[in-house]
Amino acid sequence: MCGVVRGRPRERGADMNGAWLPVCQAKADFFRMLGHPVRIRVLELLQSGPMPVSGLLAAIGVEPSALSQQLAVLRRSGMVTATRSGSTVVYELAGGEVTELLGVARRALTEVLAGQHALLTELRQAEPGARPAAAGVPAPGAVGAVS
Amino acid sequence: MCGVVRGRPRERGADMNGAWLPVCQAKADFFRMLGHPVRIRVLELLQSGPMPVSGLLAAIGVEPSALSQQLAVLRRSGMVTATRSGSTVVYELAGGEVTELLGVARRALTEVLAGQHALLTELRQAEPGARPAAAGVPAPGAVGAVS
DNA sequence: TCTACAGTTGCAGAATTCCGCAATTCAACA
DNA sequence: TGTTGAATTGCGGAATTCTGCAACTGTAGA
Repeated sequence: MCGVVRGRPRERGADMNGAWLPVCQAKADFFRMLGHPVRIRVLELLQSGPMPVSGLLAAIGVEPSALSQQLAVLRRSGMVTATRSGSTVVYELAGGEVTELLGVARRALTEVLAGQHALLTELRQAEPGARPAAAGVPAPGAVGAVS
Repeated sequence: MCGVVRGRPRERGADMNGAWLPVCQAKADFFRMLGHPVRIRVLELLQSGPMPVSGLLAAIGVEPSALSQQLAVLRRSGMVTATRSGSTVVYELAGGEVTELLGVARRALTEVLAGQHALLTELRQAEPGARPAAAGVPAPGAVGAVS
């Protein structure tokens, strides 16, 4: 896991660009590691302190194996640490920066969603017969674009 | 795009847990949108101001269609906006929170990598014959840098 | 008008991720 | 010792993502 770009980096063409690939690859892997609702939820729950797997299981409500899979991802990435206490395993956040990151991400997401909502309202006003957001946001790409 | 969990949300089991799924799903989609080195690089480049596609193309050095694909993802997600000026298209960041998010992510990543590096050093000391970063640790580029 | 260029989109193939079930490990208890 | 419960891991199948090439749209210039 966490391999290179995908198939072949294919650095043909100009390589006068700096060595941004390793760094951005690491950042992308980091964000991708956060790209799962169960993993996000686990990190949020762990912000209030250590918690056993049974607690996470009860709070999240997914199949044990699924939770364990996601916990393994977080563990391998060094986001959480696991400690065995008898027959239960207790997880806790490995670093304090995660909390800050999640907070900032929440703000950024709020802003993006607000922008999308404003855009949606605008679209709805411009087109009276439009349906009210069928599922998700209907691709606001081509709106602010192409003067 | 931006679909639900993966196959089926499969909300079997107890649903006495709050409605964390939609929120965490949105957050996960947000992070997943950032989970590609080219997209990260584009956002970083756009932090210093608007830039035409040709500039991004020269700075990143990937195939035009590949860049366009990733730009389309960022556009659909509302992270960037595109403006057509003659025959060139200029991209710019849609919101200012993105810069802050990337900064915090850099710090969190630095911490995680530092933790991994410490662990690596510890492992290397414990096992003299071990090769540096055999497996488990993604072995990113620089350790203390991350820029 | 025709050509050249900038940028985007469509499409098959390959790699990755995720889910659900079954099998396994480890500790506690009878 | 055998068993039960907690948690993890392995594996097949399905859905998604990414890449590279080809085709397309729109604008500037001959």
